[in-house]
Amino acid sequence: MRRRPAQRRSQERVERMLDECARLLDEVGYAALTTKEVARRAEVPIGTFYQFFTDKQSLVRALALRNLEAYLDRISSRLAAAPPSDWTDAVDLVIDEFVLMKRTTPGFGVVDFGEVYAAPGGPALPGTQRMLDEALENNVIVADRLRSLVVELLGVAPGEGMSRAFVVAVEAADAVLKLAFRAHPEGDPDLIAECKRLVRRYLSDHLA
Amino acid sequence: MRRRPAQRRSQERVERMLDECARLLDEVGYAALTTKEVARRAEVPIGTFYQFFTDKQSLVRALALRNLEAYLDRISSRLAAAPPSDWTDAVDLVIDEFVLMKRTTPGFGVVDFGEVYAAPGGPALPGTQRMLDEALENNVIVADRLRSLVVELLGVAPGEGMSRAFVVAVEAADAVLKLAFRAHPEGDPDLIAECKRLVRRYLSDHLA
DNA sequence: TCAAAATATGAGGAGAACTCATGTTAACTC
DNA sequence: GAGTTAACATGAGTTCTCCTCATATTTTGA
Repeated sequence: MRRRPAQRRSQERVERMLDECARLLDEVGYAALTTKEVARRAEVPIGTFYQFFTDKQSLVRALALRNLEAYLDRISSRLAAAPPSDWTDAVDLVIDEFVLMKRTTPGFGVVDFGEVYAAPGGPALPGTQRMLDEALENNVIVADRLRSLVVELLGVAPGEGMSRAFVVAVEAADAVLKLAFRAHPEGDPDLIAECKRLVRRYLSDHLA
Repeated sequence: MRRRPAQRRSQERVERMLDECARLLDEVGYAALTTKEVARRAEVPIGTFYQFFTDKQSLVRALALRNLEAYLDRISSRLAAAPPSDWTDAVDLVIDEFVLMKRTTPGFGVVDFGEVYAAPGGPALPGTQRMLDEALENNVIVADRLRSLVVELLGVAPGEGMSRAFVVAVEAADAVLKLAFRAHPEGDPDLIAECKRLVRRYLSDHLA
Protein backbone atom coordinates (compact mmCIF):
# COMPACT_ATOMS: atom_id res chain seq x y z
CA MET A 1 0.00 0.00 0.00
CA ARG A 2 1.13 3.47 -0.85
CA ARG A 3 -0.18 5.04 2.34
CA ARG A 4 -1.91 3.62 5.39
CA PRO A 5 -5.25 5.29 6.14
CA ALA A 6 -4.99 7.07 9.50
CA GLN A 7 -8.37 8.67 9.85
CA ARG A 8 -11.66 6.87 10.14
CA ARG A 9 -13.27 8.05 6.93
CA SER A 10 -10.37 6.87 4.84
CA GLN A 11 -10.20 3.60 6.75
CA GLU A 12 -13.82 2.96 5.87
CA ARG A 13 -13.13 3.84 2.28
CA VAL A 14 -10.24 1.43 2.07
CA GLU A 15 -12.42 -1.29 3.58
CA ARG A 16 -15.12 -0.55 1.04
CA MET A 17 -12.62 -0.77 -1.78
CA LEU A 18 -11.44 -4.15 -0.54
CA ASP A 19 -15.05 -5.34 -0.23
CA GLU A 20 -15.89 -4.31 -3.74
CA CYS A 21 -12.66 -5.76 -5.06
CA ALA A 22 -13.62 -9.11 -3.57
CA ARG A 23 -17.11 -9.01 -5.05
CA LEU A 24 -15.80 -8.02 -8.45
CA LEU A 25 -13.28 -10.84 -8.40
CA ASP A 26 -16.17 -13.27 -8.00
CA GLU A 27 -18.09 -11.64 -10.80
CA VAL A 28 -15.48 -11.06 -13.47
CA GLY A 29 -12.22 -12.63 -12.32
CA TYR A 30 -8.80 -11.15 -11.86
CA ALA A 31 -7.96 -10.29 -15.44
CA ALA A 32 -11.11 -8.26 -16.02
CA LEU A 33 -10.89 -6.45 -12.69
CA THR A 34 -10.48 -2.72 -13.19
CA THR A 35 -9.45 -0.11 -10.68
CA LYS A 36 -12.01 2.26 -12.12
CA GLU A 37 -14.89 -0.13 -11.46
CA VAL A 38 -13.68 -0.87 -7.94
CA ALA A 39 -13.55 2.85 -7.24
CA ARG A 40 -16.95 3.44 -8.80
CA ARG A 41 -18.64 0.72 -6.73
CA ALA A 42 -16.92 1.78 -3.55
CA GLU A 43 -18.09 5.31 -4.34
CA VAL A 44 -14.68 6.88 -4.20
CA PRO A 45 -13.02 8.95 -6.92
CA ILE A 46 -10.26 7.22 -8.82
CA GLY A 47 -7.73 9.62 -7.37
CA THR A 48 -8.56 8.41 -3.88
CA PHE A 49 -7.94 4.84 -4.95
CA TYR A 50 -4.41 5.74 -5.94
CA GLN A 51 -3.84 7.57 -2.69
CA PHE A 52 -3.82 4.23 -0.95
CA PHE A 53 -2.96 1.65 -3.55
CA THR A 54 -0.08 1.89 -5.96
CA ASP A 55 -1.81 -0.32 -8.51
CA LYS A 56 -4.13 -3.24 -9.05
CA GLN A 57 -1.64 -5.73 -7.62
CA SER A 58 -1.37 -3.72 -4.48
CA LEU A 59 -5.13 -3.86 -4.05
CA VAL A 60 -5.26 -7.61 -4.46
CA ARG A 61 -2.31 -8.09 -2.14
CA ALA A 62 -4.10 -6.10 0.54
CA LEU A 63 -7.17 -8.27 0.09
CA ALA A 64 -5.07 -11.41 0.37
CA LEU A 65 -3.60 -10.12 3.59
CA ARG A 66 -7.04 -9.39 5.00
CA ASN A 67 -8.12 -12.91 4.06
CA LEU A 68 -5.04 -14.31 5.72
CA GLU A 69 -5.77 -12.56 8.98
CA ALA A 70 -9.43 -13.57 8.92
CA TYR A 71 -8.49 -17.20 8.33
CA LEU A 72 -5.93 -17.32 11.12
CA ASP A 73 -8.41 -15.76 13.53
CA ARG A 74 -11.06 -18.32 12.68
CA ILE A 75 -8.62 -21.19 13.02
CA SER A 76 -7.39 -19.99 16.37
CA SER A 77 -10.92 -19.63 17.68
CA ARG A 78 -12.00 -23.07 16.57
CA LEU A 79 -8.88 -24.75 17.89
CA ALA A 80 -9.30 -23.02 21.22
CA ALA A 81 -13.02 -23.81 21.42
CA ALA A 82 -12.67 -27.50 20.67
CA PRO A 83 -9.08 -28.69 20.92
CA PRO A 84 -8.57 -31.74 18.72
CA SER A 85 -7.06 -34.77 20.38
CA ASP A 86 -5.28 -36.01 17.31
CA TRP A 87 -3.26 -34.04 14.80
CA THR A 88 -5.26 -35.58 11.97
CA ASP A 89 -8.35 -33.95 13.40
CA ALA A 90 -6.49 -30.67 13.33
CA VAL A 91 -5.78 -31.18 9.63
CA ASP A 92 -9.46 -31.76 8.94
CA LEU A 93 -10.45 -28.72 10.91
CA VAL A 94 -8.00 -26.50 9.14
CA ILE A 95 -9.09 -27.71 5.71
CA ASP A 96 -12.78 -27.53 6.53
CA GLU A 97 -12.43 -23.96 7.65
CA PHE A 98 -10.62 -23.13 4.46
CA VAL A 99 -13.39 -24.71 2.42
CA LEU A 100 -15.97 -22.82 4.40
CA MET A 101 -14.25 -19.55 3.63
CA LYS A 102 -14.02 -20.51 -0.04
CA ARG A 103 -17.77 -20.90 -0.01
CA THR A 104 -18.76 -17.90 2.03
CA THR A 105 -16.12 -15.21 1.79
CA PRO A 106 -16.43 -13.10 -1.36
CA GLY A 107 -13.38 -13.18 -3.57
CA PHE A 108 -11.74 -15.92 -1.54
CA GLY A 109 -12.26 -18.39 -4.35
CA VAL A 110 -10.07 -16.32 -6.63
CA VAL A 111 -7.29 -15.02 -4.42
CA ASP A 112 -7.38 -16.65 -0.96
CA PHE A 113 -3.96 -15.69 0.47
CA GLY A 114 -2.04 -16.08 -2.71
CA GLU A 115 -0.24 -13.53 -4.72
CA VAL A 116 -0.95 -13.23 -8.36
CA TYR A 117 2.64 -13.38 -9.43
CA ALA A 118 3.47 -10.63 -11.87
CA ALA A 119 7.12 -11.46 -12.37
CA PRO A 120 8.86 -14.77 -11.81
CA GLY A 121 10.09 -14.84 -8.24
CA GLY A 122 10.89 -11.18 -8.06
CA PRO A 123 14.54 -10.21 -7.97
CA ALA A 124 16.51 -13.44 -7.89
CA LEU A 125 18.35 -13.26 -4.62
CA PRO A 126 21.54 -15.28 -4.27
CA GLY A 127 20.69 -16.34 -0.71
CA THR A 128 18.95 -19.64 -1.40
CA GLN A 129 16.72 -19.95 1.58
CA ARG A 130 16.38 -16.21 1.94
CA MET A 131 13.02 -15.78 0.34
CA LEU A 132 11.26 -18.36 2.42
CA ASP A 133 12.84 -16.96 5.56
CA GLU A 134 11.58 -13.51 4.83
CA ALA A 135 8.09 -14.92 4.45
CA LEU A 136 7.38 -12.97 1.33
CA GLU A 137 4.70 -15.46 0.56
CA ASN A 138 1.50 -15.51 2.49
CA ASN A 139 1.29 -19.28 2.27
CA VAL A 140 4.52 -19.41 4.23
CA ILE A 141 2.97 -17.28 6.93
CA VAL A 142 -0.03 -19.61 7.08
CA ALA A 143 2.25 -22.62 7.25
CA ASP A 144 4.31 -21.20 10.09
CA ARG A 145 1.24 -20.26 12.06
CA LEU A 146 -0.35 -23.67 11.61
CA ARG A 147 2.87 -25.34 12.62
CA SER A 148 3.11 -23.45 15.87
CA LEU A 149 -0.55 -24.09 16.61
CA VAL A 150 -0.14 -27.82 16.11
CA VAL A 151 3.11 -27.92 18.05
CA GLU A 152 1.53 -26.01 20.92
CA LEU A 153 -1.77 -27.79 21.15
CA LEU A 154 -0.57 -31.31 20.61
CA GLY A 155 2.86 -31.14 22.14
CA VAL A 156 4.53 -32.55 19.07
CA ALA A 157 8.27 -32.19 19.04
CA PRO A 158 9.44 -29.67 16.44
CA GLY A 159 11.53 -32.02 14.37
CA GLU A 160 13.98 -31.35 11.61
CA GLY A 161 12.46 -30.03 8.39
CA MET A 162 9.04 -29.65 9.93
CA SER A 163 8.84 -26.04 8.94
CA ARG A 164 9.45 -26.93 5.33
CA ALA A 165 6.99 -29.79 5.51
CA PHE A 166 4.21 -27.45 6.55
CA VAL A 167 4.98 -25.07 3.73
CA VAL A 168 4.81 -27.95 1.28
CA ALA A 169 1.57 -29.22 2.75
CA VAL A 170 -0.08 -25.82 2.61
CA GLU A 171 1.03 -25.22 -0.96
CA ALA A 172 -0.18 -28.62 -2.11
CA ALA A 173 -3.48 -28.38 -0.27
CA ASP A 174 -4.09 -24.93 -1.66
CA ALA A 175 -3.58 -26.21 -5.20
CA VAL A 176 -5.86 -29.21 -4.79
CA LEU A 177 -8.59 -27.14 -3.19
CA LYS A 178 -8.36 -24.57 -5.96
CA LEU A 179 -8.91 -27.44 -8.34
CA ALA A 180 -11.85 -28.65 -6.30
CA PHE A 181 -13.50 -25.26 -6.66
CA ARG A 182 -12.77 -25.00 -10.35
CA ALA A 183 -14.46 -28.35 -10.85
CA HIS A 184 -17.47 -27.53 -8.75
CA PRO A 185 -18.91 -24.21 -7.48
CA GLU A 186 -19.29 -25.56 -3.97
CA GLY A 187 -16.06 -27.51 -4.06
CA ASP A 188 -16.01 -31.07 -5.35
CA PRO A 189 -16.48 -33.22 -2.21
CA ASP A 190 -14.35 -36.06 -3.55
CA LEU A 191 -11.47 -33.73 -4.27
CA ILE A 192 -11.78 -32.17 -0.84
CA ALA A 193 -11.60 -35.64 0.68
CA GLU A 194 -8.55 -36.45 -1.41
CA CYS A 195 -6.92 -33.24 -0.27
CA LYS A 196 -7.25 -34.32 3.34
CA ARG A 197 -5.81 -37.70 2.55
CA LEU A 198 -2.91 -36.14 0.70
CA VAL A 199 -2.00 -33.92 3.62
CA ARG A 200 -2.41 -36.62 6.25
CA ARG A 201 -0.27 -39.09 4.35
CA TYR A 202 2.45 -36.57 3.80
CA LEU A 203 2.57 -35.09 7.27
CA SER A 204 2.47 -38.42 9.04
CA ASP A 205 6.23 -38.72 8.38
CA HIS A 206 6.90 -35.58 10.31
CA LEU A 207 4.32 -35.86 13.05
CA ALA A 208 4.50 -39.49 14.04
CA MET B 1 -6.28 -19.55 -31.54
CA ARG B 2 -8.27 -17.51 -33.98
CA ARG B 3 -6.93 -19.25 -37.06
CA ARG B 4 -4.49 -22.08 -37.56
CA PRO B 5 -1.53 -21.16 -39.80
CA ALA B 6 -1.69 -23.29 -42.94
CA GLN B 7 1.27 -22.06 -44.95
CA ARG B 8 4.87 -22.34 -43.96
CA ARG B 9 5.69 -18.67 -43.60
CA SER B 10 2.88 -18.12 -41.15
CA GLN B 11 3.71 -21.30 -39.28
CA GLU B 12 7.22 -19.99 -38.73
CA ARG B 13 5.86 -16.67 -37.62
CA VAL B 14 3.56 -18.29 -35.09
CA GLU B 15 6.48 -20.32 -33.76
CA ARG B 16 8.56 -17.15 -33.48
CA MET B 17 5.79 -15.42 -31.58
CA LEU B 18 5.57 -18.32 -29.15
CA ASP B 19 9.36 -18.29 -28.72
CA GLU B 20 9.43 -14.60 -27.98
CA CYS B 21 6.46 -14.90 -25.70
CA ALA B 22 8.34 -17.49 -23.68
CA ARG B 23 11.47 -15.36 -23.44
CA LEU B 24 9.49 -12.31 -22.45
CA LEU B 25 7.69 -14.22 -19.75
CA ASP B 26 11.06 -14.99 -18.20
CA GLU B 27 12.15 -11.40 -18.45
CA VAL B 28 9.12 -9.44 -17.31
CA GLY B 29 6.51 -11.93 -16.14
CA TYR B 30 2.92 -12.44 -17.20
CA ALA B 31 1.40 -9.17 -16.08
CA ALA B 32 3.92 -7.01 -17.93
CA LEU B 33 3.79 -9.08 -21.08
CA THR B 34 2.46 -7.04 -24.00
CA THR B 35 1.27 -8.25 -27.36
CA LYS B 36 3.01 -5.33 -29.00
CA GLU B 37 6.41 -6.30 -27.63
CA VAL B 38 5.94 -9.95 -28.59
CA ALA B 39 5.10 -8.87 -32.13
CA ARG B 40 8.02 -6.45 -32.28
CA ARG B 41 10.54 -9.07 -31.18
CA ALA B 42 9.12 -11.73 -33.45
CA GLU B 43 9.34 -9.15 -36.24
CA VAL B 44 5.74 -9.37 -37.24
CA PRO B 45 3.27 -6.48 -37.47
CA ILE B 46 0.74 -6.30 -34.72
CA GLY B 47 -2.04 -7.04 -37.17
CA THR B 48 -0.47 -10.39 -37.95
CA PHE B 49 -0.41 -11.23 -34.28
CA TYR B 50 -4.16 -10.82 -34.12
CA GLN B 51 -4.64 -12.88 -37.24
CA PHE B 52 -3.67 -15.91 -35.22
CA PHE B 53 -4.31 -15.09 -31.60
CA THR B 54 -7.49 -13.60 -30.26
CA ASP B 55 -5.71 -12.00 -27.32
CA LYS B 56 -2.89 -12.31 -24.82
CA GLN B 57 -4.53 -15.25 -23.07
CA SER B 58 -4.80 -17.09 -26.32
CA LEU B 59 -1.08 -16.64 -26.90
CA VAL B 60 -0.18 -17.97 -23.49
CA ARG B 61 -2.59 -20.87 -23.84
CA ALA B 62 -0.94 -21.83 -27.11
CA LEU B 63 2.44 -21.73 -25.41
CA ALA B 64 1.14 -23.90 -22.57
CA LEU B 65 -0.12 -26.41 -25.11
CA ARG B 66 3.24 -26.49 -26.86
CA ASN B 67 4.92 -27.06 -23.50
CA LEU B 68 2.48 -29.84 -22.74
CA GLU B 69 3.24 -31.66 -25.96
CA ALA B 70 6.99 -31.24 -25.54
CA TYR B 71 6.79 -32.62 -22.03
CA LEU B 72 4.72 -35.64 -22.96
CA ASP B 73 7.11 -36.41 -25.82
CA ARG B 74 10.12 -36.27 -23.53
CA ILE B 75 8.45 -38.45 -20.95
CA SER B 76 7.43 -41.05 -23.49
CA SER B 77 10.96 -41.21 -24.91
CA ARG B 78 12.59 -41.60 -21.56
CA LEU B 79 10.13 -44.21 -20.37
CA ALA B 80 10.61 -46.18 -23.58
CA ALA B 81 14.40 -45.86 -23.46
CA ALA B 82 14.78 -47.00 -19.88
CA PRO B 83 11.62 -48.59 -18.52
CA PRO B 84 11.50 -48.23 -14.74
CA SER B 85 10.95 -51.40 -12.78
CA ASP B 86 9.09 -49.74 -9.96
CA TRP B 87 6.35 -47.14 -10.14
CA THR B 88 8.23 -44.99 -7.65
CA ASP B 89 11.06 -44.75 -10.17
CA ALA B 90 8.54 -43.59 -12.71
CA VAL B 91 7.45 -40.84 -10.35
CA ASP B 92 11.05 -39.68 -9.97
CA LEU B 93 11.60 -39.73 -13.68
CA VAL B 94 8.48 -37.72 -14.38
CA ILE B 95 9.35 -35.11 -11.78
CA ASP B 96 12.99 -34.89 -12.82
CA GLU B 97 12.01 -34.25 -16.40
CA PHE B 98 9.63 -31.55 -15.28
CA VAL B 99 12.38 -29.92 -13.25
CA LEU B 100 14.74 -30.14 -16.20
CA MET B 101 12.24 -28.34 -18.39
CA LYS B 102 11.73 -25.72 -15.72
CA ARG B 103 15.44 -25.05 -15.86
CA THR B 104 16.01 -25.17 -19.58
CA THR B 105 12.82 -24.33 -21.44
CA PRO B 106 12.22 -20.57 -21.69
CA GLY B 107 8.97 -19.42 -20.15
CA PHE B 108 8.29 -22.81 -18.61
CA GLY B 109 8.96 -21.42 -15.16
CA VAL B 110 6.07 -19.01 -15.53
CA VAL B 111 3.40 -20.93 -17.38
CA ASP B 112 4.33 -24.66 -17.71
CA PHE B 113 1.01 -26.22 -18.79
CA GLY B 114 -1.15 -24.09 -16.64
CA GLU B 115 -3.75 -21.64 -17.61
CA VAL B 116 -3.69 -18.19 -16.16
CA TYR B 117 -7.26 -18.18 -15.01
CA ALA B 118 -9.03 -15.03 -16.03
CA ALA B 119 -12.39 -15.79 -14.55
CA PRO B 120 -13.27 -18.14 -11.71
CA GLY B 121 -14.04 -21.52 -13.17
CA GLY B 122 -15.64 -20.26 -16.34
CA PRO B 123 -19.38 -20.82 -16.73
CA ALA B 124 -20.54 -22.76 -13.72
CA LEU B 125 -21.85 -25.98 -15.19
CA PRO B 126 -24.35 -27.96 -13.18
CA GLY B 127 -22.78 -31.32 -14.12
CA THR B 128 -20.36 -31.77 -11.26
CA GLN B 129 -17.77 -33.93 -12.89
CA ARG B 130 -18.29 -32.36 -16.29
CA MET B 131 -15.35 -30.02 -16.34
CA LEU B 132 -12.79 -32.60 -15.41
CA ASP B 133 -14.21 -34.99 -17.97
CA GLU B 134 -13.88 -32.48 -20.73
CA ALA B 135 -10.25 -31.98 -19.83
CA LEU B 136 -10.45 -28.24 -20.08
CA GLU B 137 -7.37 -28.11 -17.93
CA ASN B 138 -4.01 -29.07 -19.26
CA ASN B 139 -3.00 -30.58 -15.96
CA VAL B 140 -5.82 -33.05 -16.40
CA ILE B 141 -4.43 -34.05 -19.77
CA VAL B 142 -1.01 -34.55 -18.23
CA ALA B 143 -2.52 -36.61 -15.44
CA ASP B 144 -4.45 -38.85 -17.82
CA ARG B 145 -1.43 -39.43 -19.99
CA LEU B 146 0.78 -40.25 -17.05
CA ARG B 147 -1.80 -42.61 -15.71
CA SER B 148 -2.04 -44.58 -18.93
CA LEU B 149 1.75 -44.69 -19.22
CA VAL B 150 2.09 -46.07 -15.72
CA VAL B 151 -0.75 -48.52 -16.19
CA GLU B 152 0.72 -49.75 -19.47
CA LEU B 153 4.34 -50.01 -18.50
CA LEU B 154 3.91 -51.44 -15.06
CA GLY B 155 0.76 -53.43 -15.49
CA VAL B 156 -0.94 -51.84 -12.55
CA ALA B 157 -4.64 -52.48 -12.35
CA PRO B 158 -6.68 -49.35 -13.05
CA GLY B 159 -8.45 -49.16 -9.75
CA GLU B 160 -11.35 -47.02 -8.66
CA GLY B 161 -10.59 -43.32 -8.33
CA MET B 162 -7.16 -43.71 -9.87
CA SER B 163 -7.91 -41.12 -12.49
CA ARG B 164 -8.78 -38.59 -9.85
CA ALA B 165 -5.73 -39.53 -7.82
CA PHE B 166 -3.44 -38.70 -10.70
CA VAL B 167 -5.08 -35.34 -11.23
CA VAL B 168 -4.63 -34.56 -7.56
CA ALA B 169 -1.00 -35.69 -7.62
CA VAL B 170 -0.18 -33.60 -10.68
CA GLU B 171 -1.87 -30.52 -9.29
CA ALA B 172 -0.09 -30.84 -5.95
CA ALA B 173 3.29 -31.56 -7.50
CA ASP B 174 2.93 -28.62 -9.84
CA ALA B 175 2.25 -26.30 -6.92
CA VAL B 176 5.18 -27.53 -4.85
CA LEU B 177 7.57 -27.31 -7.78
CA LYS B 178 6.39 -23.81 -8.56
CA LEU B 179 7.24 -22.99 -4.98
CA ALA B 180 10.65 -24.63 -5.35
CA PHE B 181 11.42 -22.37 -8.28
CA ARG B 182 10.15 -19.26 -6.57
CA ALA B 183 12.46 -20.02 -3.66
CA HIS B 184 15.49 -20.73 -5.80
CA PRO B 185 16.27 -19.95 -9.45
CA GLU B 186 17.44 -23.51 -10.10
CA GLY B 187 14.73 -25.05 -7.95
CA ASP B 188 15.30 -25.64 -4.27
CA PRO B 189 16.67 -29.21 -4.06
CA ASP B 190 15.08 -29.87 -0.69
CA LEU B 191 11.68 -28.83 -1.95
CA ILE B 192 12.08 -30.97 -5.04
CA ALA B 193 12.89 -33.92 -2.81
CA GLU B 194 9.85 -33.19 -0.68
CA CYS B 195 7.72 -33.05 -3.78
CA LYS B 196 8.74 -36.57 -4.70
CA ARG B 197 8.03 -37.78 -1.22
CA LEU B 198 4.61 -36.14 -1.26
CA VAL B 199 3.62 -37.81 -4.50
CA ARG B 200 4.99 -41.22 -3.56
CA ARG B 201 3.22 -41.20 -0.22
CA TYR B 202 -0.06 -40.19 -1.73
CA LEU B 203 -0.06 -42.50 -4.72
CA SER B 204 1.03 -45.54 -2.75
CA ASP B 205 -2.60 -45.96 -1.69
CA HIS B 206 -3.70 -46.31 -5.25
CA LEU B 207 -0.77 -48.21 -6.72
CA ALA B 208 0.05 -50.75 -4.05
C1' DT C 1 -4.03 -19.32 -65.97
C1' DC C 2 -6.96 -17.69 -62.83
C1' DA C 3 -10.31 -17.79 -58.98
C1' DA C 4 -10.37 -18.69 -54.10
C1' DA C 5 -8.22 -18.95 -49.86
C1' DA C 6 -4.74 -17.50 -46.92
C1' DT C 7 -1.90 -13.97 -45.35
C1' DA C 8 -0.04 -9.08 -44.57
C1' DT C 9 -0.24 -4.43 -42.70
C1' DG C 10 -0.41 -0.39 -39.54
C1' DA C 11 -3.16 3.69 -38.59
C1' DG C 12 -6.48 4.51 -35.37
C1' DG C 13 -10.57 3.81 -32.05
C1' DA C 14 -11.67 2.26 -27.38
C1' DG C 15 -10.60 2.18 -22.99
C1' DA C 16 -7.70 1.10 -18.77
C1' DA C 17 -3.85 2.62 -15.76
C1' DC C 18 -2.11 6.06 -13.35
C1' DT C 19 -0.65 11.26 -12.34
C1' DC C 20 -0.85 15.72 -10.46
C1' DA C 21 -2.07 20.35 -9.35
C1' DT C 22 -5.14 22.30 -6.44
C1' DG C 23 -8.56 22.42 -2.89
C1' DT C 24 -10.56 20.60 1.63
C1' DT C 25 -10.80 18.46 6.20
C1' DA C 26 -9.10 16.59 10.45
C1' DA C 27 -5.66 16.60 14.25
C1' DC C 28 -2.75 18.56 17.25
C1' DT C 29 -0.25 22.49 19.77
C1' DC C 30 0.03 26.45 22.66
C1' DG D 1 -9.78 28.93 19.33
C1' DA D 2 -6.21 30.50 16.20
C1' DG D 3 -2.82 28.56 13.75
C1' DT D 4 0.08 25.02 11.88
C1' DT D 5 0.73 20.70 9.93
C1' DA D 6 -0.42 16.48 8.06
C1' DA D 7 -3.81 13.76 6.06
C1' DC D 8 -7.21 13.48 2.64
C1' DA D 9 -10.12 14.58 -1.73
C1' DT D 10 -10.78 15.21 -6.61
C1' DG D 11 -11.23 14.32 -11.68
C1' DA D 12 -9.61 15.97 -16.08
C1' DG D 13 -5.99 14.57 -18.66
C1' DT D 14 -1.73 11.86 -20.24
C1' DT D 15 0.12 7.61 -21.51
C1' DC D 16 -0.07 3.20 -22.96
C1' DT D 17 -2.14 -1.23 -24.24
C1' DC D 18 -5.49 -3.88 -26.59
C1' DC D 19 -7.57 -4.91 -30.58
C1' DT D 20 -10.08 -3.90 -35.23
C1' DC D 21 -10.64 -3.31 -39.94
C1' DA D 22 -10.27 -1.86 -44.63
C1' DT D 23 -7.25 -2.73 -48.08
C1' DA D 24 -3.33 -4.95 -50.45
C1' DT D 25 -0.52 -8.99 -51.44
C1' DT D 26 0.82 -13.88 -51.77
C1' DT D 27 0.00 -18.78 -52.04
C1' DT D 28 -2.72 -22.72 -53.37
C1' DG D 29 -4.93 -25.82 -56.24
C1' DA D 30 -8.08 -26.94 -60.06
